[in-house]
Amino acid sequence: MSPAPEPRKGARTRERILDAALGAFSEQGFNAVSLRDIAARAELTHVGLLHHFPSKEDLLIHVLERRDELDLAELREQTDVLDRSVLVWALRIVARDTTTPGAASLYARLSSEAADVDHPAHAHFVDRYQRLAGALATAIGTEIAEHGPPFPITAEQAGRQFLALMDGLQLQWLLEPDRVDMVGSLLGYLASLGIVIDRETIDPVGDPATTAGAGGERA
Amino acid sequence: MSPAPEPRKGARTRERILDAALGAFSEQGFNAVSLRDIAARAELTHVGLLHHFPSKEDLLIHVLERRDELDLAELREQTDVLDRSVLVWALRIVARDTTTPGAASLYARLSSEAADVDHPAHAHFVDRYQRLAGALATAIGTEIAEHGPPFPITAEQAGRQFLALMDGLQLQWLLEPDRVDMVGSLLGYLASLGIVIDRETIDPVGDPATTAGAGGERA
DNA sequence: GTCTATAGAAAGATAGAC
DNA sequence: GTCTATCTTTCTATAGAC
Repeated sequence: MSPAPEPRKGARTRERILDAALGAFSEQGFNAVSLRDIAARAELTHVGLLHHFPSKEDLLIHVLERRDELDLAELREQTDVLDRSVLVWALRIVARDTTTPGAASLYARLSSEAADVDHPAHAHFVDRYQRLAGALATAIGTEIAEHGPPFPITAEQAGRQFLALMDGLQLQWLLEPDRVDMVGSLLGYLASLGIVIDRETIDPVGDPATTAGAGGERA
Repeated sequence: MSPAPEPRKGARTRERILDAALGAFSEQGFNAVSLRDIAARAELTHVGLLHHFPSKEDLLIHVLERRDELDLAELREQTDVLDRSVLVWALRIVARDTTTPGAASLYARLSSEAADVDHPAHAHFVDRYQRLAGALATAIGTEIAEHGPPFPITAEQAGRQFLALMDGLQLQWLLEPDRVDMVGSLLGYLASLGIVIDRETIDPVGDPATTAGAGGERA
């Protein structure tokens, strides 16, 4: 008879719990954090927490959804031309994470944990990677259409980048094995530096399993 | 009086345990795996396992050391010219992991878990990243010295690469915050595609904390 | 070197009072 | 909506027999 239109106390408690869970998962990972840890941060008992989120998995899903909603809200506030703004937005997310280490490690940890198909956040991360990769490809494609690439880069920078590509591609490949050709992509990156290595040197058999999928047709 | 020169039975059991632990950690991560799981794979009880490795942490350290030893042994078997062989070797490791999903996820999972300074494998991963990044930079530098870069790349490939760089650089930055400039490196990558974005667009304040370190002097 | 038995701590979740 | 109390399971690790 009285569902008040004002934000109730319960909603604020939910927010407090989500903040606490975001911080705890970020610092220690999903498995290592207990409901009691999170509840203590939010200043209630773990039973009180379970009243709002009936299970630990349910809490995780809501933390991830909230985080993506906040990031997407930032994207929509951008007033630049659409395509390039996706790139600017992604870079700003990275820059922001630099100042908040806890939030930054959430995806680094959870996205690797979620490679397991039985992990409660597996579907979330698969979907997220697909949408992000698509948006970035569209934006970069638009840019490339206008001018060709000349560029300077240091060996230090290239080394770090190559290593990051190895780790990042591995994560993508674990989530979507058929859509990522790690070797092909790394060879393409080296080719962009003028370093040409024949694929047969790496993959002597020409294994069809490692040759399939987008993101790695040899250049 | 009789320390036999022949490999004893205990040594073979140790190997069986290390194999089992590698597989289990790879598939489920360090925290999610119990000593009983590993012991069951190695066909003994968890108490028998603790006779060989006095704690779970001790077991993890030995698993990582063994894995790196095997990879380095492969490197030493390569007969190519030294510098380029580092690149070929790294690519072959990636290619091999493609055929053995379990082994591939070990580092994806553990390297993100190990970002925590209190994690038993933290020092191991910090050291590993430093050595790898150095070797790769040397090899790429040698290549670059010979010819300049022209290259083709698809937008799909570039999108996946950019995303992998985001994830991979984040991991490096979590391990060595002072040595990785994520935004700078990503801007450098985009510049290599002919996409020039001013750093001030991303990082309006010119924050010295996000500008420091190698791997990201702006191109 | 491997076992059974068990200690001791902590986890996720439920029952029911207020 | 939040609590205390408790159940059930699972964990790492130890004690001591063989």
